[in-house]
Amino acid sequence: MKTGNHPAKTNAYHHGNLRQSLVDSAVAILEHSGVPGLSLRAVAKASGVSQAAPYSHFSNKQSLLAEVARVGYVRFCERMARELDRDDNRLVGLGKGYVFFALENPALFHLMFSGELAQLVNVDEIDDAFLQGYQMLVDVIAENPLTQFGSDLPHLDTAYAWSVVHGIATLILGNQISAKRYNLNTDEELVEKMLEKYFSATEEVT
Amino acid sequence: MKTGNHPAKTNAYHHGNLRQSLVDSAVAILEHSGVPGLSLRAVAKASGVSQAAPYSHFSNKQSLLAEVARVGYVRFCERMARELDRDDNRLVGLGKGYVFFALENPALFHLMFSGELAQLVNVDEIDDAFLQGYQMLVDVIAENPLTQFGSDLPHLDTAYAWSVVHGIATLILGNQISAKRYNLNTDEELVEKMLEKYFSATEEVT
DNA sequence: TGTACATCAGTGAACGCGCGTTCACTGATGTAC
DNA sequence: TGTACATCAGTGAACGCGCGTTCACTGATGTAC
Repeated sequence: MKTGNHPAKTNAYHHGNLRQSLVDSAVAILEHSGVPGLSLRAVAKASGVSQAAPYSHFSNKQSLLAEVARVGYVRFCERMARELDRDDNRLVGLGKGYVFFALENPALFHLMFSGELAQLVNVDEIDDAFLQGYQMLVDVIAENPLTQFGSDLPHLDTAYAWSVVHGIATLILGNQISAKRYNLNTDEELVEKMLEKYFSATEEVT
Repeated sequence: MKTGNHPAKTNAYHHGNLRQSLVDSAVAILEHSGVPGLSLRAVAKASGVSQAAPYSHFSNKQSLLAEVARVGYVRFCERMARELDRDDNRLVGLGKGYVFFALENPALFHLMFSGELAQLVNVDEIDDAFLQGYQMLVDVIAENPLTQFGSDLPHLDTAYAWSVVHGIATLILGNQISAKRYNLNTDEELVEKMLEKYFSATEEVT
């Protein structure tokens, strides 16, 4: 269960890297059991410490959740950045990164975007991490001012492109659309097909 | 708290219409307190009966939730149908109905589409109610085979149009996009502006 | 190098709480006569 | 119209459980001398 980025002497009374381990455990439990299964006690147990140990690193459950969400946004940006330059069309690449992250981390994605956490926690660090992802989308949209979306209202185009990728991601996660339904092999294939078709129209049209 | 569709003699030992009242209470609690606040005990209390009373009408909590979701789909279809013929462009109208329902019933919408319920419950009635909504979308898309989305793959166009409206709805609910951010007065205005712009392109282009 | 000590991460028992569900029961209702 | 009775919707106490959080504590660690 230990990630062992630090020395982390095993079998020690002091864990050595408990804070990081708790966050990792929380993410793992979140993906395995969803929000209902994500209790502080389960997180502590998964990290091999007593139920009270997390309180040495987080003031309460919410602040652990806030850190989980922050880490989520960081990984989210990394995932998009990784896909961004693989594709000829950077907008398509960004979209793939967006949706692939959601498919790979469904519960984390949901925690980050559902707005439930935002009602409970208000941490500037989360806002920063979130805005970094938003800025990537804005920038890539701005690169293509002659997009098919209509360049007169670029802000609205950003919202639109965002809605498309977010909609695809959440509908696949909710099993409302799926590769199976469209006679494709994998959801990744479905995502690529949709994004390439609807986000590349510029080149065909102009 | 009683909806009183039936006689529902007040102050009676027997409630008279408890089943319906429980569903209504559940929806109300869901919107007020979210899924975490939706306990059977709270539902019973809101309907003015003892904590064990719901078991006369539902075998357990899940089957009450299933009925809540089913009612959600019915109202969802009604809401879309209501908006469908108001608009010149039926696709725009359908989209408005879709998103407006989400804005008016955020928690119910989330319960219906998150897929969490589907893992717990497997009731054909829910599938039927859901498919009815899906069919509306399919039909309206089919009405416009020359849509800007590209008519060669109508199934994919359906998924795309669905993704757009679903993405707009969930991003507004998660407060990621909002009227405020785009200098508009209400979220409804934002929705109309987006749908009219991106779902009406056919007429401008052709 | 060796010892005394302050620090504080982690322990384990305990708290009060709300939850889903069960159970024997009670009493309003509708029906048979 | 009046009475006896079966039905079953709703009661209220109780169950076992997992939860977040607290508290006095313990013991590994690093530092001062």
